[in-house]
Amino acid sequence: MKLQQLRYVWEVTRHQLNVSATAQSLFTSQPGISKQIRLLEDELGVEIFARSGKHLTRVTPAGEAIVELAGKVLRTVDDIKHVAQEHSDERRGSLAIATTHTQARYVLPSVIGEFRQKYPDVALHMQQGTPKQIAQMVSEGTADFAICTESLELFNDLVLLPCYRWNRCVLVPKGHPLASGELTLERVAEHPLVTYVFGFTGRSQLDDAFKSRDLTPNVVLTAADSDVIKTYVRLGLGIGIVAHMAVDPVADSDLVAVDASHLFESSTTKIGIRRGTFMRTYMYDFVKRMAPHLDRETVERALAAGPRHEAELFKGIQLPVL
Amino acid sequence: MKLQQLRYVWEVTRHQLNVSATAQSLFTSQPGISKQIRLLEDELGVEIFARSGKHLTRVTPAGEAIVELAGKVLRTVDDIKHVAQEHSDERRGSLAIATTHTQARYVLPSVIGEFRQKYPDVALHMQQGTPKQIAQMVSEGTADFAICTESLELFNDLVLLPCYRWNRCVLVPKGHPLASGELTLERVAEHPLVTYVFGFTGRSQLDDAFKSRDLTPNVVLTAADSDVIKTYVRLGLGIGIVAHMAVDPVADSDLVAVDASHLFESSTTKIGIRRGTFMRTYMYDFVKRMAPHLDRETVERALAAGPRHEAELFKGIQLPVL
DNA sequence: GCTCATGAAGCTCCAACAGTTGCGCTACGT
DNA sequence: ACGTAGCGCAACTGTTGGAGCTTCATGAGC
Repeated sequence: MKLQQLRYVWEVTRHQLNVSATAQSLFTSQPGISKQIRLLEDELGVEIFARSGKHLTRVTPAGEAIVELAGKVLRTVDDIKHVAQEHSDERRGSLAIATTHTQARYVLPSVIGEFRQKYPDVALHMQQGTPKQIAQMVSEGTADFAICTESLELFNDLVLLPCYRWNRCVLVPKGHPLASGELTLERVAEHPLVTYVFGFTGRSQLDDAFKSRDLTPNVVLTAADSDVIKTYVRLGLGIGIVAHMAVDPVADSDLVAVDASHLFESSTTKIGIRRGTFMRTYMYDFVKRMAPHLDRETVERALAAGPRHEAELFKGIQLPVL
Repeated sequence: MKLQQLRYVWEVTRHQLNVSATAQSLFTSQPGISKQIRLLEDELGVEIFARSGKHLTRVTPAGEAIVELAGKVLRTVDDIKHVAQEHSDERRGSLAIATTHTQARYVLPSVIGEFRQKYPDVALHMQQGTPKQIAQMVSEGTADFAICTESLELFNDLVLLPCYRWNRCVLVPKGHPLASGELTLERVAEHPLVTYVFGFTGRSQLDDAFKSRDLTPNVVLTAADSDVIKTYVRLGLGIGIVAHMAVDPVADSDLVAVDASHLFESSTTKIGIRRGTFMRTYMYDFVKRMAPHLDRETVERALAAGPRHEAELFKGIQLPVL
């Protein structure tokens, strides 16, 4: 058994069983991969992939387990590399952050700014995606941190570190009736809404609030990012409901943001990290800059905790509210 | 990075940094190992071993972490092999049991007898050792099961499955004053004792009992195994205190066994398994034969639980008493 | 302080093998 | 029926892991 073989098996499954595509992405030839996979199957005495004729059609039950374990091996190998780099060059390395638009655009810039200053030799990679994609990336080892509000709970192998809570506000053009007077759910529900698509940036809390009052909001447009929402609010399509931190006092001075924290349950943004991975020093530092209460010791304890048990660590902690 | 390199690094540390000895045990040449380790160090950019001249003297701090992760990789690779074998040939494989004399001699024979009958193609390996050695073996992946009463708690990466409780009895020659009348700690303490060495077969419970009554027993001989203890009881060296299950009604009919369960706290024998390892079907079967309450589902839950959390699973369970 | 035993590293050679290229074959969509 | 995407096969090649021998460093014994 060779690491290369495990890598091939893992990558092929990640490329929908397309060997040629996998070969391209790994800068090697298709027969090489096929051969190695065959060799591995011969050595193990099990088919990892089921074939119909010359095509890989699906992963066998044995293959499922093997692929998963192969992933574990590859991630551990990555850990070894990280450990080595940590000891050879404390300040050099790379950090892959997977996050949503809202975080990338409104929250992370300041953190990343400071971080870059302190660690100029750490290569930063930022990937955007839906919360589910983000969580998947970290779970697979493609990214180090998943930073978002939703869906992280779905992945058992992620440790969730709560960073801060945030509330929503209603965004209206100047002179809009909602710009003054007391804001109630009922009044909000009277207007056409522009807000996040489901599965994004705490959308579920929003739906829950209306539902609990038996109101059906008139959502005319949903978007995955706050800037798009603002654009359509400006066009007069409806009123926007966005995260509080997504409102820029200067750039958005043509709009009025009305605090809606009393209408909707606050949401919590978390960092998701794969359980058991080795963390570089600068990674701890990054987390600490995101949320001061997440010091190295706390994070280490959370990473070492069993599935779901890290939640207990944060029971008593008062999160900052943005 | 190659699996071979990780294997070499791991094995060299397990051979007290003696490369030549490692080479012999792996049936390869010393330069080959040296070369591969060098290559790995070059690739990682870190020294794994500190050298003075041409001798490996110790493991560097970076090396410590790398060796540990290498071990993790190798164990996962073993898991892959196990998974493959499970799917290719359900009934063939191997099972390595590390245990103490008392278990091997008095408890396991019946279990292993049945097991062999059902799985004739599973190669059984039994290794004896002190509880600490036993636990270490399983922790390192040299053995699958650690079966004993003490020391297993010391290893965080072992899941402990309680099998049964057992009590002690006092073993005396026929006609000995203790053979009749009520048995009390005070009376026991009046006689010279022959029992287990410290760290073996629940020796600590024994000491605790005397201590709590402010008695100092006169231990004249300690042994790691019950048969040795019996031999010296027969010689008249003193009275024996042994595990109840270590008394054979037929073979030991020349001695009198007086139940001492009211004098000493009962002990619990456990199976220790490395957390997160893949278990073959026959392994679950073996565990179930050892302790009927440990069915597959329970064991799976325990294996998946976080460090120390598996204990909760067994809180309410009434263990059989031997 | 000299000698010898132990054990690691350097070097060269060879065999095994991973990967490449070119070609043929199969499955599937139109 | 035909074209294309995608896999397997075979011959070839460059690389490399390991064997064997030599050299060098260390430490114990006298």
